[in-house]
Amino acid sequence: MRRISDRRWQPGDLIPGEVELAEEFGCARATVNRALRELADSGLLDRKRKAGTRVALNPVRKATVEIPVIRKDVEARDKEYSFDLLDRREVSPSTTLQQLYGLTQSTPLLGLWTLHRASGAPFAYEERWINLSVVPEIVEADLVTLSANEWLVRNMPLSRGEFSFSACNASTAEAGILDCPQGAALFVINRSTWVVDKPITAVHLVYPPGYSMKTAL
Amino acid sequence: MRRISDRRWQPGDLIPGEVELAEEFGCARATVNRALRELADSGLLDRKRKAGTRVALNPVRKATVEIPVIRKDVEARDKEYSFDLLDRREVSPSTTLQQLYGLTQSTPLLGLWTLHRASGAPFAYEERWINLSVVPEIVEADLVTLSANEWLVRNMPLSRGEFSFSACNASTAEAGILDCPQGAALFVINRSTWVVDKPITAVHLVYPPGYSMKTAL
DNA sequence: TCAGATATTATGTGCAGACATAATATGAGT
DNA sequence: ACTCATATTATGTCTGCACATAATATCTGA
Repeated sequence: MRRISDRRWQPGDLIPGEVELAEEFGCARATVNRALRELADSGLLDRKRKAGTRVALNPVRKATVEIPVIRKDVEARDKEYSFDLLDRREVSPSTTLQQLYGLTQSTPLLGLWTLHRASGAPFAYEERWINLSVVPEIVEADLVTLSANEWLVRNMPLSRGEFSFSACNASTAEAGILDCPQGAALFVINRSTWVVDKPITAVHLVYPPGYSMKTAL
Repeated sequence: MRRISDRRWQPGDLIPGEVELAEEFGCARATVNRALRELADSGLLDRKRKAGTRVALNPVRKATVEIPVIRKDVEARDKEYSFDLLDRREVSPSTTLQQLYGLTQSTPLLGLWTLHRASGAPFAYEERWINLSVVPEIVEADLVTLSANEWLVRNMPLSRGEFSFSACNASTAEAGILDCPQGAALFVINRSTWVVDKPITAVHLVYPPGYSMKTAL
């Protein structure tokens, strides 16, 4: 790492092989291997069998973002977490949802509209749809004391997910809920999770002006 | 991983020790160790010496976001990348920049205002400040053929960086440049990079409406 | 009963050696 | 000069063993 950062090994350079480095540093090849593997995982090196290991040409491109579990996010800011379940009803998927997740009009969904608060102040507004044909049990759950997110984490097998981050202008409704001017730029996170290939839940999270998601590398 | 995802090992459970798993799977402890270490790195397990390994209670979703190297980002969308250097001049740091990076009013900065295009259409608008007291050579560089970002990657040692993602309303100027309505919600990436503890460059990237940054798992 | 010293134990990290695999380099044959 | 098979080689992965370290459990003595 030091040799990359002080440019003794420049981007694109072929670095010595594992055996050679092991000799130089007086350690086993397994140790060199682990070091190089970790650097490659973090995006600093490119490795190919037989071809050798090269310093990555465009190094800084993978940053790990911690996807906020909202309660933790709020507590990390030393605020008290609470949430209001604004609405909850069974719905049919909108055409948008049908297309995105390959649902039919008859798939029963549980829609939840939640306002998350940090010490009382609006922190994020969440619209969520849960696929009742896969998780029928959740209609029995008391989602007022335990958030839907935590219920799913505790009761559903681990699932693959997709996230997207974007921006949108506050609708009149969102402005009212988040206590901000209509049209204000809101930070948006969309999340979808599947179990195997069955869609479980889609979440649309909207943060009031001023929110920013930070990460370091 | 399968045992976690099908809930045979539930969140909070203490899983068998490495030796035990090694016996069960008929492999060496080092192999089990690597598997468990990788699962712990990805946030699925919590490990503590002597205490043992537990399934993580809140699977901290660590998504790796690929920080867009804009040219790659555009090319990945099958568009042709180009950029216009709208303005370039030496400036003094604004009070905001002074505070953020601990600069004095006399620190010379090179300011660059760039519009990145995808097949001609505005793709992102970039405001960048480069600390000339650290990188004086860059004033000599021809930043019209090679973007400042790529110049820095090629000529500066690897640096640590911070990113933040947020949203803002388009100013009149931004609206004109990005060809969108004034006040439209724009996706914003702020990036700062340091070498050791000297600030090198600060970048403010603004994407027109519709842009979203995606990531999986 | 309790504090402090000691033993135990699961993970953390390391070593040396082995075979697997993919990509390249080489050489034979046309 | 070109194609195809073969040899080489760097990384990928694994085994089996060893010691380090931190956290817990146990024991000892007042």
